[in-house]
Amino acid sequence: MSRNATPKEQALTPRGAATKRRIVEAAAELIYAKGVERVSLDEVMEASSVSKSQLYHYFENKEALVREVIEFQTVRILDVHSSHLERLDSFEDLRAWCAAVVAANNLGGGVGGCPLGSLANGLAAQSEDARQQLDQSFAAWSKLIEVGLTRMRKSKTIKASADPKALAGAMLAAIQGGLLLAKTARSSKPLELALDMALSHVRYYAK
Amino acid sequence: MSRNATPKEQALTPRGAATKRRIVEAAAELIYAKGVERVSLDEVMEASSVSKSQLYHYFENKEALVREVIEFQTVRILDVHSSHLERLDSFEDLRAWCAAVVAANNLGGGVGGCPLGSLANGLAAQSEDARQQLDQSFAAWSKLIEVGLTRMRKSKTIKASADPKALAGAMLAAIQGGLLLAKTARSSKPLELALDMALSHVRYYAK
DNA sequence: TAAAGAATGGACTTTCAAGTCCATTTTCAG
DNA sequence: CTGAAAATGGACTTGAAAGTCCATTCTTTA
Repeated sequence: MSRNATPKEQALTPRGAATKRRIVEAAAELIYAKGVERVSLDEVMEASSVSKSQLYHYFENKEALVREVIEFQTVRILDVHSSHLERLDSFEDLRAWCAAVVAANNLGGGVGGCPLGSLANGLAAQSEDARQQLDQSFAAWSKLIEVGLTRMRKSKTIKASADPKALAGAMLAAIQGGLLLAKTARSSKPLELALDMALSHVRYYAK
Repeated sequence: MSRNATPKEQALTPRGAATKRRIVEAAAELIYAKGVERVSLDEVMEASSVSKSQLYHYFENKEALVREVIEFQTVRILDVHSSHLERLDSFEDLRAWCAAVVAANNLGGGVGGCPLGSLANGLAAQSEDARQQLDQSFAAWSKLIEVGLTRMRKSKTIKASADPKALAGAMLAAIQGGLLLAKTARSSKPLELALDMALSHVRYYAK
């Protein structure tokens, strides 16, 4: 899940690394706000105070930049959710995590949705490479949930018959669907409904 | 949910109406396959065997065309699901409907996802008009499910404590999230997991 | 059947975005 | 301190896409 997009196997000085990071962050923010196809490199240049040659110095092309944006968002999201899921071991933990997801969605006014979800929607049918990359991002995210649920199963919070992998996949779908509808409705209500369903689904396996 | 996009309150002859419809259908298909932003009017012209002046004769601009595409897809989807949901009155009916959703997804090779979901993802943050239109489409879709669930409640298949509206919203989220993940994974598995969860959630209210 | 209005053809303009190129400045190792 | 490599500036090219314009051809109806 890590790749160097700089043409010649990089040799970045600290300054260069900082510039590159600045570009990726600016691009990530713009893409999150407007969607991949609606962000031009000129805008990225503007937002990151960088010249066109710098862009092409650090990234082979727009696709390479997008690749790093996906990587960036993946790391960010896995990081955020890790902090909630790493110690997951009770229904209350699970509930708290879902509440945090809703709260995070409310911060941006319910706008925006999931950075990875939007990227997936815009790129899955367009670029096979991006599709696979995003598929792996989702897989990693799902795995994070799965590990938490497996812990709950080991500690007898949920039955042995529960399938953590399947449950995790369903929960992720609930998150994605909920976020998409929330973004469309400009209300976090759909997300809440979806997560309530997911919670109740896990609770069904309570021991 | 119906609007005329032709500038001067139209006066379409049968031929004109046919041409217009041809344009909308071609645009819908292209947009479904490639995403709104990646479809140019030139492609639509090509696909529908129409000249540029015809496009601008029937639609004020691209946005107006997209508006009609949304309308078109909404009607199509509501129509498809109506046939399953109109007589919904048992868990078996519900299960059959979900199976049909999965089957439909498999037909396109699991590619594509939901036409409305993709549109929503690409337009919600971009055009307030489109966002509202899509929000209404989702609301109508959800309502369709809700009506079915209400029927199940009336016939005592599910408890009176069940909230059809909330359940419908959650189910729609499951569909959307499942389709997005399925499209990214090129597998209908995530959709199946999501729908199993949704079914189990409703079944929880079995009487 | 002869306007009038609908339908169509397609060239043209304008704008914008991706990507190329070369010159200049900065940094760092020997 | 000096040359090489990294970093940066920004003009330029090319192509594509939205939208404009005007001429021409059908269709309908009075």
